[in-house]
Amino acid sequence: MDEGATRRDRQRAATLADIKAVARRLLVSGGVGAVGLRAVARELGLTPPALYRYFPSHEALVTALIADLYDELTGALMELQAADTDADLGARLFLLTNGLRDWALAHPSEFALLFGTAIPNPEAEDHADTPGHQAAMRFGAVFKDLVAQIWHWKPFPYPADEDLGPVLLAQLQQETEEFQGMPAGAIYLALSYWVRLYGLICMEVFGQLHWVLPDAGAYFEAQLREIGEELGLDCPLPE
Amino acid sequence: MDEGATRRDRQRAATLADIKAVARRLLVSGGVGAVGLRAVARELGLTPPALYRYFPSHEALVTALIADLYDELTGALMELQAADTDADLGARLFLLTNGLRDWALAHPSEFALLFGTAIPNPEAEDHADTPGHQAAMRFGAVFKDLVAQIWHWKPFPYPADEDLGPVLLAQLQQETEEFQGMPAGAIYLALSYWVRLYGLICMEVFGQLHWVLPDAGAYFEAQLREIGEELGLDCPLPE
DNA sequence: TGTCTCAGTGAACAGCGTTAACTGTTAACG
DNA sequence: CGTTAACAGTTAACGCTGTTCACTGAGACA
Repeated sequence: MDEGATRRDRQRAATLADIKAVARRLLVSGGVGAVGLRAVARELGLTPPALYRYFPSHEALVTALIADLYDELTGALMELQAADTDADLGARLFLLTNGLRDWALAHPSEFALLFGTAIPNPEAEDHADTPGHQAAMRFGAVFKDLVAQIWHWKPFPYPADEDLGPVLLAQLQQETEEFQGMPAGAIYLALSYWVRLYGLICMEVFGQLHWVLPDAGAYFEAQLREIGEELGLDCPLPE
Repeated sequence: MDEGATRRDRQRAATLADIKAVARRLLVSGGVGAVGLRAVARELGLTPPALYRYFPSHEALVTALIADLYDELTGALMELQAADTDADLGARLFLLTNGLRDWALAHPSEFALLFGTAIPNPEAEDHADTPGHQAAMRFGAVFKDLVAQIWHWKPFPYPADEDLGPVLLAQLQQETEEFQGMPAGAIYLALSYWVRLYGLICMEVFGQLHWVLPDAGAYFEAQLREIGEELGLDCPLPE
């Protein structure tokens, strides 16, 4: 087993996994601020400079952690929708959105790292092919694919091109390929639903909602039902 | 002038204002991470321990900055809606929401500090009367009052109690006083509109939107128009 | 005038990310 | 097989951070 990999390669991979595991544990227990080179090294019984054989900087470690977390989240969602096969697409939408919320609530620190404050630097355009970005795209594709599947399965009513305005229309039409041929109005709706889900989950996880809604679960369910109705789905109530 | 205040009190107030001004400048130019005790002291020509006469800790400084920023944002919005008097309430809603978005885009670092990742500690219940929290409540009251005014001016259609489900209904009814007597269904709608605006602005400021919408302005306007229609407002298109 | 309060200083501590020079083990090549 | 090069890891150090303590000097008040 592990042919082609020398002994040292294997131990290197193991140490690398250990580092990321410890970083993950620190993230969970103390937030992003707790993930430090020295802290990781301390728990591994290593000296801080040793970690520079695995990551060129502290930021690189965190970035790798982000990429891993994106993949973990994506994997959890794919596993979820693979679990109950032959579910109709409406049920699958509920499954995935609820799954995302559950993951976010169960892993607030990780969610914060992935979806929280990340001010973009104006120059940008350079980090388009970083592994973290690619992992984020893979995550986004899960929902993008689902909504496209729903669309091709049972097209839902959508605003006409004239109602969108020329500027918005042009931008949305540029995404029609990414959304497997959906018209601009349908993409507009999909985007608005995603924004609602994102805002909802963010506010709940970050505690900006529970001063008005102590338990946001019921509210989330109601919003999901509303979205399902607008999409013309059967709204299968779990519970 | 400044009677009752001794010379020392006045200079203390001035220094305190200087500290916060420098902290603000550092925040703008370099994000939250750039706001450090030593950095502030350095730019003020002071030694780091001197700042401990004004703030008990670094965190206290940042907290005070947050409170100030909330008040500044609230003030900017109130000023905005005081500027064009006798505007009808529909126009005022557009004015305020656009004002919030403009402020967020013009001050991304400040917006991130106020509305970005702030994981709540589980025990909680203790920071309910911190100045930052109170300032946040004052900010929230701006929109809460506006939506209540709109409601009492021209009640909009809202979901019936039976459609909300018992759990959600109970939580919403507990807020009926905060919302000046609005029924649960109307509060539900107001909340959902707020979540949409919050999610939209967050995603735009944090750059999670411009990989699909390079210019989210048109999208924001469309969403606003949609909300206005659902509220039965005249949708006065600015521009 | 004398005392007391308090803004501010200098020195120091612990912790952080990071670099440089060095040591020993392991893989690779003639 | 023996030599050499690559590499994981260490020690020591630099500059940075928030924070504490003992101390100084000047304004406030009796």
